[in-house]
Amino acid sequence: MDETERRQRGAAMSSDGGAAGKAKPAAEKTRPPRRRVGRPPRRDDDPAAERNRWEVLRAAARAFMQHGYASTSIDTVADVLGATKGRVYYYYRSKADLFFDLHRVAMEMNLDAIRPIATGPGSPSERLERMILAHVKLVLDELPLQCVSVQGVQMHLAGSTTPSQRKVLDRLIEARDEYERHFIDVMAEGIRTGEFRDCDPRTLVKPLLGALNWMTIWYRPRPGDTEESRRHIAHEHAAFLMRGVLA
Amino acid sequence: MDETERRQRGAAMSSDGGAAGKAKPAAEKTRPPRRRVGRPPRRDDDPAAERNRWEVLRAAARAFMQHGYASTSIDTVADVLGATKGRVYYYYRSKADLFFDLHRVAMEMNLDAIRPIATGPGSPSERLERMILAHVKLVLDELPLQCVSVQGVQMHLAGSTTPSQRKVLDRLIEARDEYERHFIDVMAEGIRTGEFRDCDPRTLVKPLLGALNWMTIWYRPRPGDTEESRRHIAHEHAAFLMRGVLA
DNA sequence: AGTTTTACATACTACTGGGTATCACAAATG
DNA sequence: CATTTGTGATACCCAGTAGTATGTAAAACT
Repeated sequence: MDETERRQRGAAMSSDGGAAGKAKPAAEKTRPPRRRVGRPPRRDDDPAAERNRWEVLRAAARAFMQHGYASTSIDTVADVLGATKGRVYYYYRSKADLFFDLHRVAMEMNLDAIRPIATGPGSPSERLERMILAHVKLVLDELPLQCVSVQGVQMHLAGSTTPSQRKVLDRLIEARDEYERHFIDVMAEGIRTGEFRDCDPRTLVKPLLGALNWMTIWYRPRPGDTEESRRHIAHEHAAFLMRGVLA
Repeated sequence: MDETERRQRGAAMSSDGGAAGKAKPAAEKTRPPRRRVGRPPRRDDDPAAERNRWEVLRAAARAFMQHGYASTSIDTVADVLGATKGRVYYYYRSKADLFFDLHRVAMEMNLDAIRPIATGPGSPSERLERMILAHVKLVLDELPLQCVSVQGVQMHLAGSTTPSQRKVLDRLIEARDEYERHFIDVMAEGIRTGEFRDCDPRTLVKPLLGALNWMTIWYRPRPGDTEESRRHIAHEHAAFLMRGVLA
């Protein structure tokens, strides 16, 4: 009887590189002035359809970053999009689904950046430093996504989800655990080789990643900051955190 | 620091006597469970009144910790209290007021713990370590309050407040800035004395406090944790963060 | 051309949740 | 005992918001 079965989901949507800046229409206060509706898309797995989906995600990420998940209405997301709710609900069944997909994309991006370093060549200290720098770069380059990712962690504790959503959320937390484990493993290896002092990696991974995740709280890109200031932040963080574990 | 001096809503009560104008449909009262309410309070500055106020605050802190500010309804706070909205609104004019007062209490507690150490005797490294340990202890002992405090920082960025509330919030952020400055000052002093390596305290205070504040995200007291496990956490954090700045 | 599908926009519903007005009751007070 | 005062419960209002139902122009298909 229901049969409504929307055609969302599917689409692996691994980290799309470009996605193009897409300057936003600067908040129409009065009325979404009759945007010309999309022409290009053709089929479901069409790359253009993927791009439209991606635009919704980006807008949602910016909105969630600014107001937080709970305080962001779908209408706000649509405003950032320069569209209406219809467009959002065309791609996502619910607000939670939207958030989860966003979280998934963020986690995939993070894992894709960290995994090859963690399991690749080099001494533990070299690898750990590269992992830290990679994470900082992720935050600086993809701030909205990383903010959502951090909010997802907080949301996990507040078990405010339906059982079906809970399953999806658990998968995401699993990915986050893998992320943590990469850091723990490299730290443990460094302790064995004697590069790192004798400490408890399982405990120390919390302040280490916490210090990095905290960037999503205080850092906001400002017109004044240059490539140099970003590297300053990255290197200060890396030096600070590396010394915490080095022998 | 002026005292709390709230006592809002002077019960002006338009001079009208009863008049019985409204004439409700006389719904059955159904004998509510009639909780035996406490009877002690007498006067406005009565310590018992303060205690009732404090109970509301504690309940709100627990609720905000669990669900976050935006997702916590006043009814939820009342539930945690084992009461109804009436009790909450008797002491606080609005949800925001409640949150701000909570934040204020938390910040006072933090400053009272940190300030004497920062401005007291001892070498910079000794003091910094004691400050870190004190902060960890605060989080472990007063988790709900510290969670609210961290949420307040996040809320500050999302300027989602009315101008009048904004003023109050700014005062709180000022207190937080003082808190940060104590850490920065001690770090700068340690650099001058040569105890700490040459680094940028204004940048490093972010990951340092971030690592500590992150505890409010991941740490939740569990039946299994003992005094020993808490000291383990505290010392691992302190060792990790101290090495980040030591020469 | 006519039909179907895509990709949204618009209008609407149902409900949640902040805030208020009013009532009820115990203790203090006279 | 009657009145006042602190305390809180109940009932209600209304704005905002998640989600739905339907409309619709353009593109795609036949």
